[in-house]
Amino acid sequence: MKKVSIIEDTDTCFLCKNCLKEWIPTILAHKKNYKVKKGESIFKEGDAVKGIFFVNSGIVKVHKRWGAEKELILRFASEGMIFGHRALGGDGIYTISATAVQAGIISFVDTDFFETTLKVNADFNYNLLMFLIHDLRVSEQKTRNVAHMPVKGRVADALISLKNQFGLTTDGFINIELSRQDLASFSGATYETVFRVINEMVQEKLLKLSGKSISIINHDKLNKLTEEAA
Amino acid sequence: MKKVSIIEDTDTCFLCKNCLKEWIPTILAHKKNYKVKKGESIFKEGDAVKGIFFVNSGIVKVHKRWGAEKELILRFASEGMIFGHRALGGDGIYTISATAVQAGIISFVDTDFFETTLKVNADFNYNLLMFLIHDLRVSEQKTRNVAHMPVKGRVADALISLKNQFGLTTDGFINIELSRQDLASFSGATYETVFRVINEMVQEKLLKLSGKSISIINHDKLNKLTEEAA
DNA sequence: TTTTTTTAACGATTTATATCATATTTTTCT
DNA sequence: AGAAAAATATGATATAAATCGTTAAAAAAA
Repeated sequence: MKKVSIIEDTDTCFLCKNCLKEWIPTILAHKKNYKVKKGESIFKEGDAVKGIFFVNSGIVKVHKRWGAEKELILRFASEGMIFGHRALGGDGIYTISATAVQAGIISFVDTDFFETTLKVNADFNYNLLMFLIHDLRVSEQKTRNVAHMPVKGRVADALISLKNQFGLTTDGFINIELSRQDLASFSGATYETVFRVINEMVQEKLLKLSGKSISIINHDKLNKLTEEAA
Repeated sequence: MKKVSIIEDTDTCFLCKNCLKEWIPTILAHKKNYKVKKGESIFKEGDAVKGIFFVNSGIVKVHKRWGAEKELILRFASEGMIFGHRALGGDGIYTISATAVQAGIISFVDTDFFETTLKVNADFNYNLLMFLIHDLRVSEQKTRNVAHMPVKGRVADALISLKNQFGLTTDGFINIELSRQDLASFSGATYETVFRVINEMVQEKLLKLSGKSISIINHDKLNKLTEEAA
């Protein structure tokens, strides 16, 4: 993780967007920017919490391990999104990891400065609150899905939410390059099972593949898979 | 759900505790109290959101359905805790249900008043933020557990967290009366599987039963079940 | 109290999904 | 460019946990 100087874009930065105009110079003075490579770790479960991160460009996965092998991707943070904030008010140890899945630039502010920002900017506090409530709803939905929805439904759900977050390329593919292993981890299943399920979906003409890229052909049927018990 | 008048205890109420002293009379003027019976529904997934609830006494389960039969209990709200707040800033429809598992009294304030309270009380806003971050950590932990931890570990985890939240009775049993079905829903598994797993644990002298009540005998071994892959 | 309903107990069977094994292709590194 | 490593593809097998089926016990309602 290499520190870099960039021309700040105060429109995409989560902090700048939500704070008082008068506070922005202070933010810029405190913010550090880092370049991350694909696959590079930003922090790991168990590391000491030093501050809060924001995605400037690229994509970061927020994930959690179980044992040595199994991991679950909780969410992807993309341009403008905050991450690492779940560590606030905790015991100062990350309970999750963050790793770049697409190279980019991330910003960092230390915990003290972040807490000051919260106190000085009531609106930011309120917006962050709403953001967290949304996160919480998504998280609880995911918990339920993993608990009761079959893998096929979870993969369908994962693909739909990836499409919603990252949009489509000009030729209609979901605009994120994700390894099958990451897609499996995001769906909360093993690589092999996800592989099989995706094959089924291609057979059933719900999806189209092109290398790693996936295109949703039959959105309705995919949606139905995420609804009630089959 | 019957409206009742109670003598307000401004120390247990989540709102009163975290707001400015000057704001308390306003809160008391807006707060409505309801008596709920065991098993009574407070709100259901799909209902319109009208406001935010607090537990005055009793225990409320926050749960989510999947299909007709399966449910997952996300958490239990006990004395002083807020619930229903995940609906803020959403589309005005509850994505979860809340049901009393132990009779008690719950308080309610409407959304408008709650949002005003947030704006008027910066500290409350900050405390709620910290509370939500904690909720989020717990929720993500649960998601990972349901995804990768075997049922036995999840039941162990459920029992430990129930013990932490509700404490012990004088004779050492976890101080909550929960149906086996609710324990199963909280663990994210079926009744039968949880039943078998609990039997195993009794055999292995990790637990002791007395009717519905459960006592943890070997806390260390139970804890180990929640750690790495067996 | 008696009846009805709900919750609990527990064995048998099935099924979804993980695990294992191995070949092949693609990416990354030197 | 060539070697090493990682990611992908796919079948066979194992197993955890769900589903089904039935009986028994406890609560709740009449």
